[in-house]
Amino acid sequence: MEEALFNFISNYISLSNEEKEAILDLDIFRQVSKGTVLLKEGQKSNEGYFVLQGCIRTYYIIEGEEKTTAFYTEMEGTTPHCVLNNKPSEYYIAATEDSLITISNANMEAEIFQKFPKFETLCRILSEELLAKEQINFNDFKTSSPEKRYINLLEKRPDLLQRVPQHQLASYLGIKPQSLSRLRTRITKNNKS
Amino acid sequence: MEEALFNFISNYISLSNEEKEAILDLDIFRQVSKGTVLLKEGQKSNEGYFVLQGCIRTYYIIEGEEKTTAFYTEMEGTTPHCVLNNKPSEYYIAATEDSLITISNANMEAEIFQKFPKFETLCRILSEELLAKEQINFNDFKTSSPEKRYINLLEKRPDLLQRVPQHQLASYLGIKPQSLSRLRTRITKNNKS
DNA sequence: TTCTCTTCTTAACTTAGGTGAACGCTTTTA
DNA sequence: TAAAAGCGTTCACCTAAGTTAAGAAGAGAA
Repeated sequence: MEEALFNFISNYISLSNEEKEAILDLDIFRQVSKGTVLLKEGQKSNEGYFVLQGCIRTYYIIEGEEKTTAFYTEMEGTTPHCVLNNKPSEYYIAATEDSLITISNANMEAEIFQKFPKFETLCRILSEELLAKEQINFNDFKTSSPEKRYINLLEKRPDLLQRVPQHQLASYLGIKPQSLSRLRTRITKNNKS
Repeated sequence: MEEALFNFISNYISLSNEEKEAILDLDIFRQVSKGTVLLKEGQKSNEGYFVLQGCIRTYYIIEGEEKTTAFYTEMEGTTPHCVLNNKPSEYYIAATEDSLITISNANMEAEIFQKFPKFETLCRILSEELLAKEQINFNDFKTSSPEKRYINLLEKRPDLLQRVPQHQLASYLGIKPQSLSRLRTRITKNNKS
């Protein structure tokens, strides 16, 4: 399974065996089961998460309602905001499936950047790339109606529709579960007629 | 004016005079006047923009309509998506005010990272920070109604309401200009009664 | 099994944003 | 200077999402 990570990294930089060892030595691989909460609102943390297998999500609880804002699946990951600003987290992170993830932390990063500057290059590229993706996602969201967003999702991440509960998907699309349900019947009816 | 940039950078790393010189030698400072289009849809580019004074925005033209998705003001900046994926740009970037900005390019970056690895650290930190901010913005947007978004904007970036045309603000909030206008009168009426 | 909790769906009603059109006002352009 | 274009606002009507409530299906626990 660690191979998946090295494969992913090899898209960006090449790793010597020594460097691979250094990563394995960090002991960052964790198996988490469905429903496990990795980060809670109000909690401070300096951990970053990267999904090798499975799915995790971030969500807020606003006026008693869960609002899912992101899903991370294979070869995706996130460093929570609270790690960067060192304030209590405003949101939760939990596994929506049994998952294999890496959990890294800020100190460990500093150390390895020193030993292998190459890793800093990797992290810079990854976060620039992520930033660009995030901006495109945001742009798409802003410039689309809920219905278009759903259709977009059908095209771009069809797996999510299968592996994730509808009510989580709904808030991810910025609407209520009832509206998502209605929207889906509206679309299938129109396609038939 | 260059001082503003060095001040900003000093929040993250300290620069020697030699390093400051290296930046100045890059000759990246540009004065652009209101309306100047920096990047067009369909165009390839490897330039990044950073605002020292003024305001630039990114916008799409979708079915003949401008959709503004971001504003960048003092000490904010962006590397367009097309620079990172090396494909034609999907959106425009233009100055909404007479502005003083830096225009850097990818080659120049590679060169300076080599000479001064410190700059790569700076760029990694900046883009991680930006990514986190972008995610928070996205989360706020997803979990709010247009009205709440407007009220949020009133609190967080009141300057924008003053310096930017209403119709650009409207699409930035994900609604039509007419709706923004209605929404504003609704809010002020409710506050009075 | 039975009970409970969660998830998803449907329905009726309300509300807010979209649409198309019109009107002043300002800015640009001819 | 006159005409045109752009911008912000208002209105009436339409449409889709929010709200509240109810019920069916499935999962998990006692």
